[in-house]
Amino acid sequence: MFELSQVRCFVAVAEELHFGRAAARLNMTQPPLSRQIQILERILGVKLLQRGNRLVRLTPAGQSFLTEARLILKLTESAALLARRVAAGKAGSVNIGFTAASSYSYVPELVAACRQQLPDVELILKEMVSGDQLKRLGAGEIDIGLLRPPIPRSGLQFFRVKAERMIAAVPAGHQLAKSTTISLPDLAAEPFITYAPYEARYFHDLLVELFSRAAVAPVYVQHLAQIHSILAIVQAGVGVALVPEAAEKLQFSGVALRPLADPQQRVAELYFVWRDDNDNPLLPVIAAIARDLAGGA
Amino acid sequence: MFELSQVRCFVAVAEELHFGRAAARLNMTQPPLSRQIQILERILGVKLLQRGNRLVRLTPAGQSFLTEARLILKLTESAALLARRVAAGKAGSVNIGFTAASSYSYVPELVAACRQQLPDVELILKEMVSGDQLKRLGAGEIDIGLLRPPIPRSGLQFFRVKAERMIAAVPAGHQLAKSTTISLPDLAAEPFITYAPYEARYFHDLLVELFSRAAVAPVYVQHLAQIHSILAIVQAGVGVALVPEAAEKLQFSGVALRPLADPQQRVAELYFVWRDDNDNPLLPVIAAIARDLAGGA
DNA sequence: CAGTTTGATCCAAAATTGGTATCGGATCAT
DNA sequence: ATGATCCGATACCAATTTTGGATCAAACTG
Repeated sequence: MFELSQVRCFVAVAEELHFGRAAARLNMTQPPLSRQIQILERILGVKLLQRGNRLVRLTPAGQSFLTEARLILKLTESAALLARRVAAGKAGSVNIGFTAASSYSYVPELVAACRQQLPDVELILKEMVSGDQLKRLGAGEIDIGLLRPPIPRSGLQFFRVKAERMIAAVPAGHQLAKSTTISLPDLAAEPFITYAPYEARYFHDLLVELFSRAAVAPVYVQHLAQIHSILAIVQAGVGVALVPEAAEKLQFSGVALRPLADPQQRVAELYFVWRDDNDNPLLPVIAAIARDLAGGA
Repeated sequence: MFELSQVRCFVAVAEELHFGRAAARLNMTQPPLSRQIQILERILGVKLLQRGNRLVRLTPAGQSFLTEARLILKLTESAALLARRVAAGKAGSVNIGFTAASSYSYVPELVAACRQQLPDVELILKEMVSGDQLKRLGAGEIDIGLLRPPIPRSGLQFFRVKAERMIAAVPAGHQLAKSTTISLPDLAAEPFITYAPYEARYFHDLLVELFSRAAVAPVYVQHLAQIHSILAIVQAGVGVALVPEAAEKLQFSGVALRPLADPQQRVAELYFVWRDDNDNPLLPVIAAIARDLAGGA
C-alpha cells in the first residue's frame, strides 16, 4: 500500500502541475519527488499524471484520485486534531449513569453546563438505580455515576453534589394542604404511599428511619419506585407521600407540596462517583463542572 | 505527519490489544512495532495506548483515533480502487455536449445504455449548439460532442450516429393533414415556419437547400430555434414546418406529422465527436456504446 | 539554432526500517 | 516466597530505502 507522504507529494504536483514548484513547496528537491510519484503510480497500477515536456496534466484517474487524496489528507489532519482534543478533555464521550430522581434536579443542570462548556463532548446518559451504577462503574461500562449512598471505598472517588430535604406531598384539596408546613405525625395519620424497598431502596430506607426516629408508624398503602408515579397516586387522592424537594420541578398540578415541620431531618444525598483509575481525560473536567454546580451542597 | 503504515500498526495493536500478536498479523516482529506506535504517539502528541505489563488497552484518545484510523484506511483503499476503475474506463465522468434536437432522439438512448453498462459513470450533459460544442471540444471542456456537420478535420475524430429524414408538421385540422404524404411544393404554398439562421443554422441551411433543389420558395412567417417551439406554433395554426423524424417522439397533439413525398431528400445528420488526444479512458468505451446504438445509421 | 526549461536517471551519502538480543517489571504457579 | 513466564521497551546492528546533487534528454523560446 501507498503512504501518506506519497499522497502529499501527488497533491502538491497535481495542484502545481509542475514537479519543480511542487518539490519546493514540499521542501525537497525534484528527483525524489518524481520517484515518489512513480512509486505511487506503480502501487496503484495507474498513471496519474500525463507528463508532456512542457506541461504536466492530470489523467482522469489522477483527477479522481486527487479528490480522494484531498479527502484522505483532510481526514488524517482532523483525526490527529480530534485525538489531541480528546486527550485534552475537550472532546470525546463519557458514559454517565444517573438515578431517576436525579433527572429532575441535578442532571439537567449538569448536562446544560457541559453542553455549554464542552460543546464537542458527547454525554451518554443511562438511567439506572444506584446499585447498578456501582456495578457498571466497576466494570468500566460507565465513567461517572450520579447515585445515592452507600458508596463502597473500593477504588472509587466521589463527592456530594446534592442534599435535598424531603417534603410532603398531599392532594391539593386535602385538609393538610391548608397549612404551610406539615408534621410527620400528621402525615403518618393518613394513608401513606412510600418507595419500593428494592428499586428505590435509598428512599425507602430513608423514610423508614425518618418515621422510626419520629416514633410514628404510618399506614403504607402503596410501594412505588418512581417519584412521578408517587405524585400521580397522590394526585388521585389515594394517600400522602414524602418526596425530595426536586419534585417541585415536576409542577404536578393537583398535588400540594409542603415542607416538613420537623426542622433537622435527614437529607437525601446525591453523589458524583468515578473509578479512580479511569483515564478518560474528560473526567476531571466534568468533575470540576459538577463540583461548581453543586456549590455548597 | 504520520504515515499510513503507522496507522495500520496502530489499528492492528488496537484490535489485538497485544503487541506480539499484532506484530505477527503485520508480518513483523514486536520491537519495530513498538517503535512505530511510539513514533505515532509522539507525532500526535498523545498517548494512544495504556500499556500495563499484563494488558494493553486504549486510552480515550486512542479509542477516538481508532475509529478515525479505520476510516482513513478504508478511504485509502477505496481511493485506490476508484482510480483503477477510472483508468479501466469503468468509472469516472464524461462531459457530453448535445444539440437540443438530439435530446429527443438519440441522447436518451445513449444515456440509458451508459447507465446500464457503466453504472458508476457520471454523465455530465450540457445542451449547446454545434458551434459551441466544437469550441468546447477544442478547449477540453467537453469530452464528447453530439452535433451537426460540418466538422473541421483539426484533431477531431467522429462518426455518424443518426441520420433522420425531415417530415412535415401541419396543424391537425389542416387540409394537408388528410393525405399520408406531403410534397414540398404543397408545403411551400402555406405560411412556413423555419429555423433561426444562427441558433439552428444546420436545419436552416438544410431547408434552404431542400427548397432550392425543389425549386420552390416558401413564405417564411417565423424563425425559431427549438423544435418544440416550432411544433407549438404549428399547433397554434400559424403555419406549417419541416422537422426531423425525432419530433414524433414529442407526441405533440394537435400537430399532424407526415413524411415527405419527395423520395430522396437530404437527411439531418448527428455525429459523435471527440478530440483524438483526449485521454479519458471512458471515451473508447462510450464511443463503442454509441456506435452500437447507432447501428447502421 | 543556441538557450532555457522540465522531468527522468544515476550515484553516493544519509536516514529509516526491521531484526536479534536483552532488559525490566509484573503476574502466576508451585 | 520465589522462580518461571509473559510482555512491552530498549540497545544495537544490518539492510533497505530515501535523499539530493549532478547530469541527461527532450522540447519549447526567441
